[in-house]
Amino acid sequence: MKASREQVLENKRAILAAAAQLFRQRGFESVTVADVMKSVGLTHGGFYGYFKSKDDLIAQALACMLGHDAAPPANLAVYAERYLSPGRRANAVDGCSVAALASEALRQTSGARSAMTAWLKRQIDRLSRISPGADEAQKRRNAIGTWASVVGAVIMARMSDTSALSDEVLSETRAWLAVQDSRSPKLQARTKRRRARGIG
Amino acid sequence: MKASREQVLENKRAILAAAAQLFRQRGFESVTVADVMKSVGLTHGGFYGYFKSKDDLIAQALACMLGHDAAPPANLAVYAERYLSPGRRANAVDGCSVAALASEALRQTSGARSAMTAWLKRQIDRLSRISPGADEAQKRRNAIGTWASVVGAVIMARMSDTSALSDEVLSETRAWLAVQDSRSPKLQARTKRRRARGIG
DNA sequence: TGTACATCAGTGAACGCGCGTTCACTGATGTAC
DNA sequence: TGTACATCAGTGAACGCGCGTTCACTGATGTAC
Repeated sequence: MKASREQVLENKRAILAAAAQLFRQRGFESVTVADVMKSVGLTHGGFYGYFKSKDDLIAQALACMLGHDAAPPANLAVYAERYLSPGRRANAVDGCSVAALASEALRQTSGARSAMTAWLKRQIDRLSRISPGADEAQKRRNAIGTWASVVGAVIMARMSDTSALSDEVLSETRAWLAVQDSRSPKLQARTKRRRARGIG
Repeated sequence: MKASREQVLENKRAILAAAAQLFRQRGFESVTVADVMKSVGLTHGGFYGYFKSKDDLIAQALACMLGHDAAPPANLAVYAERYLSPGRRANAVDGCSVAALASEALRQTSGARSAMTAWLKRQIDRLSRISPGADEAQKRRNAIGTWASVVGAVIMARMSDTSALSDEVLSETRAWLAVQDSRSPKLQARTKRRRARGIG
């Protein structure tokens, strides 16, 4: 019955990984503690040796998911394209945790919320670094705008039960971003001036 | 105990409205049938005179929410600005149902899913009509891309528990869209050609 | 290295609670004369 | 218009079920000699 010390570490890792996957597939509420434990070959009673409560598991699994986000490539446009590929929509398993859990995560305990806020900050900073733009502010703006489109597009693509509509949302957003991306810094500066004069 | 025929119609309307509001605030699963009935001054037992089941209520409430979306103004940019105003983030009560329920709604019964798909189709068509662009395809692309950004930005703004970050996401996305919006059709056409040649 | 013992990871029955749903009942509404 | 009756919207107790959580117990692991 007792497991070795390495087994314990491996079990905790496995439980978090299984929970992350199940949560992405089915949401926080409809996945039970027993479901998670069963999927790693244990019984529900042992759960409380690893976590204080289900809420604790949710917070840790969420932090784990958001932490394991793949490092972005050197180019913001490439990153966006990767997220908008049709394959990504199909399975919530590997997909972006935010798109799969966004609205539900907002209603979790503060541990879960602060994990999301921290991740959002990190994500914006990271994307700003690989974003095009004349100065820091413009890079950051591009990062935020592009990331917002990507997240929104993935969510809308998942909403539809018609795959044709899903694919259209993804590919059109991809094309739309490509146009946006190709806009020259000169035009951006001109727009900035126009907006400052209250025209935009 | 018995209610008049007008009262019955009014009750059904009130139940749907109350359910819509509660669902947006707290999600589908954590709102109980008793909660909904109590909020219109009735008891839970009477619920099944109005709806076949809780799932039935969810599907009807969702359809009701998505149907009551305000008519868009004549200009896509104005519509986007309205959605990205800081006031909208604060309260999920009046906010966009999609942003509040997106990920949860995906896991509901097929009735709920098809209501969302139908709405998404309608929304894209409506926005295409007020979207800038040289031809139909370009208008549609602008509509999809802009709408994706708006939805993504609202969701991210709600994610953060720091209001400074929320406001930044909203206002930067707004500014980013304004730049995008001012891009000339000429540039868009050039980009289209470049992409066709496989450069983009 | 081998043996005796303490530890504690994991088990599975049990508990309490909340929720969706049902149902016998009540009394106001609507109807027929 | 009044009166007697049928209807049925709404009530609230009760049921069944599933889930989070607890706990006495088990037996493999780790330790001390």
